[in-house]
Amino acid sequence: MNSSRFVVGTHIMVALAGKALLCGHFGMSTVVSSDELAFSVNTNPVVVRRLLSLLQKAGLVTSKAGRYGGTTLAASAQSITLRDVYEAVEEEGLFHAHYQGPNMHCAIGNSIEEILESPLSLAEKAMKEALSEYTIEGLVLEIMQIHKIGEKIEAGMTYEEIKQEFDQESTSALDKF
Amino acid sequence: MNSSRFVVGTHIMVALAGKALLCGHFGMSTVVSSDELAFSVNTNPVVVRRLLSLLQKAGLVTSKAGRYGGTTLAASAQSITLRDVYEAVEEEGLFHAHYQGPNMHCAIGNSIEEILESPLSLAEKAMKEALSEYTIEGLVLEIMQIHKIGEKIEAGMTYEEIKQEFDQESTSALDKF
DNA sequence: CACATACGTAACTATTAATGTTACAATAAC
DNA sequence: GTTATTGTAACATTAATAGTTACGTATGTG
Repeated sequence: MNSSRFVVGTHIMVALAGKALLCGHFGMSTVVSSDELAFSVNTNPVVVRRLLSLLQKAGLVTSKAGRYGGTTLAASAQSITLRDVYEAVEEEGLFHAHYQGPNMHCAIGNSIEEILESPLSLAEKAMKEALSEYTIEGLVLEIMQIHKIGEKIEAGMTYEEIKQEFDQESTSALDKF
Repeated sequence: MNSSRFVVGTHIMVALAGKALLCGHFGMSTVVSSDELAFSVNTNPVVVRRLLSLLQKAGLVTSKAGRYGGTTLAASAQSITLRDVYEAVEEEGLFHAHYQGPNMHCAIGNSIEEILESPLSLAEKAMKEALSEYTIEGLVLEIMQIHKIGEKIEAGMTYEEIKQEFDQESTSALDKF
């Protein structure tokens, strides 16, 4: 796995879930545009849309074109695990075989793929099972704790006030959460 | 992981262990050259030597330059697991973070790496633990069973006779096991 | 010692994958 | 009809992998 798609895809999912939780609480729109996501991820909106396309094919998000369009989660953050995100955005097959294939006229070469099948698939399965222990909701709650967002809501702060605290160091006018 | 280094590295280790087991039984040299390994793997000897260099740094094999030089296992095949091979030849860090880094002026961006550290390291650990269940010896025994090499030894066949059975379809004069 | 064989590694090429970017058609709200 | 947004094609850039050639170094054999 040489890509950052899984980490970026997870970032996107957490951002969508965070927006849903916070803006949902204030009765505001929970739709997020690829521009906003690209700002948070620090990349190009097209890169985000490509990932959203994969996440959409996996049924994890719903996107809508046109004015006031954007993306929302297609299921509850509680029901989506890191395994779902991984499988949505990463290629099949964690381990790659020989580029040119082994020499089949060799006792080792003609059996190596057969005997490695089980170890490699079990190792990949173990990794995915570890990822399935983490939900998007769990990650969002961690972030809310780090930034004490629950306390701010309890204290009666408005959405704008909460958001402003993250805008202070930034010069951009884009929405950050 | 976009490389085939782990699969090829394992192929090499199994070939070395197979040579040690079979030639050891007949009192013959158990040293294997990078040319022989490259033949089995179906690649260039330099590619093999680069992998052997990594395996050597990890203490898994011993190489010797000069005439009648080559490589042998540095430990018993029973004591070497696929995890050892994986760690010897693959890069650190199964999961890659954002290329340009997330936007730190964002509530999600500035925490995403922190909250992903635990899930990602646990997933990688789970994968490695699955690999550690398999020894090089176990894989060699599987191959010997597939080719009924134990039975051939029991039946009194010589090394040359056993080897010849794998040479039949091949046109090369190189040693294949 | 001279020779033959093999490792170790640098240097270069070719191929592939990932990311970033520009551009634009299609879509949808207002 | 205007504006904002997705979806995707096309292309450029960068990095990693694998393959190859070349050559210095090491070492057993005669």
